[in-house]
Amino acid sequence: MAGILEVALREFADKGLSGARIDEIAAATRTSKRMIYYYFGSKEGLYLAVLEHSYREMRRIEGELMLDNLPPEDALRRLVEFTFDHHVAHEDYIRIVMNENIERGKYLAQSQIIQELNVPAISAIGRLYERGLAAGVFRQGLDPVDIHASISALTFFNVSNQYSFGQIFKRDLSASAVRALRRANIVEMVVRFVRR
Amino acid sequence: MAGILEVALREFADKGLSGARIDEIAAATRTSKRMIYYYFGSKEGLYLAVLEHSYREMRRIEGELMLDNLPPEDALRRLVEFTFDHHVAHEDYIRIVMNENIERGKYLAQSQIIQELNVPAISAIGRLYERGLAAGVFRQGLDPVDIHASISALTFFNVSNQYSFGQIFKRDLSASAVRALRRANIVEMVVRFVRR
DNA sequence: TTGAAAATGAACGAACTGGTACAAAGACCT
DNA sequence: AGGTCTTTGTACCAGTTCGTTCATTTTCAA
Repeated sequence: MAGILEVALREFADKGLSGARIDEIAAATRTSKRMIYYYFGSKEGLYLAVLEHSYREMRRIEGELMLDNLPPEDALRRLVEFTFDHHVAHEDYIRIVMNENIERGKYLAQSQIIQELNVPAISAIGRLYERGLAAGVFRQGLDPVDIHASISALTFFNVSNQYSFGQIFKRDLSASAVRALRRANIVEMVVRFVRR
Repeated sequence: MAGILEVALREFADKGLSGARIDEIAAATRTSKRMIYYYFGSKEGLYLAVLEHSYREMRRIEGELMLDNLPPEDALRRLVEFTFDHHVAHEDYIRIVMNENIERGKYLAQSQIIQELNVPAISAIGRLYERGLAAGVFRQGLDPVDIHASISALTFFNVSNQYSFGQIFKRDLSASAVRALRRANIVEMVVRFVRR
């Protein structure tokens, strides 16, 4: 049954909710279509389960990051780098979130589980920001959620829009040299925004 | 026939390529499904036409921005604000691009027309950046395409991920106060990145 | 006027797709 | 052993959806 979720994640991430095919998922699993309906009830039920699983996994990994014994600016750099690498490494998650936004958050709204999940990144930013203020290295009046929005935007887009961007600017965003440069610039951008 | 394109844009932006229904588009047009196939050949043909039309329109509007007689930093601010407002006002375009990235740029790759379109934003950034360097207000070694990537990422995400972000952080990104703050912060972020 | 090419309407079909009916086999408790 | 609940396999169905067939009308140049 865990196998079904993995296969379904790949299929939904690959083709989106409406593009995904239950028969395809069933064929790629060791079990049958009958089982998918037995466990998840419907295509939408399966999609929701995949969405919840993805979010929970993402939050779990976020929570593992230890920043509290690093100087504030180093901690921020580390957080951005980590988020960047993490998004690059989990394209399936990015694509599920993209799809969910195509659906205008319809399934996210249905999921109590996801709504109740706390976001470790926000408290991490909150703590390191306070430390940075106390040390006099960060400027005042910034909002952790807003900082998080900027970090997410820059790192998410780097993966989500890699195909259109690559196509238009003839630049392969998955090439390691290009990626390293982009990563350094994103880190620099966030740090400069927060610094006094 | 221009009417078909507009209706199709709405439908594809709303539901994505696989979620869109030719019959729905036909029903919303003054003409018939027969006509869609007569003009565009297939669902994919129509989608490609919509994609090309969207990109061309986007580039045309970009080109109208006049920045050359503003001081460099003001010009940059203006460009970011313009891009932000523009993305907010054209959610359909954002959604078509999202969808095209779900498709991994498959149709973009097929379109010679889009590939040959030049991107006015890049040359605009190039010019204002050179002026900023000459005036000594911008730092050296930056790449216009990279600056554009950051501006796009921040402003695109603000629209594309508004539903998931809003859902998770209980924040309505379309509320005007929230939006104004976000806009100001994005401008500040880009300016601080470029400034000496 | 005429004739060819462009544009249009209505109905239909074949393939696909989410979901189910029916039956049977395991698992587990007493 | 008997009975009940969970799990599973096969075949099938009804609705949908892209695309087409066939016939007709309109346009427009010569």
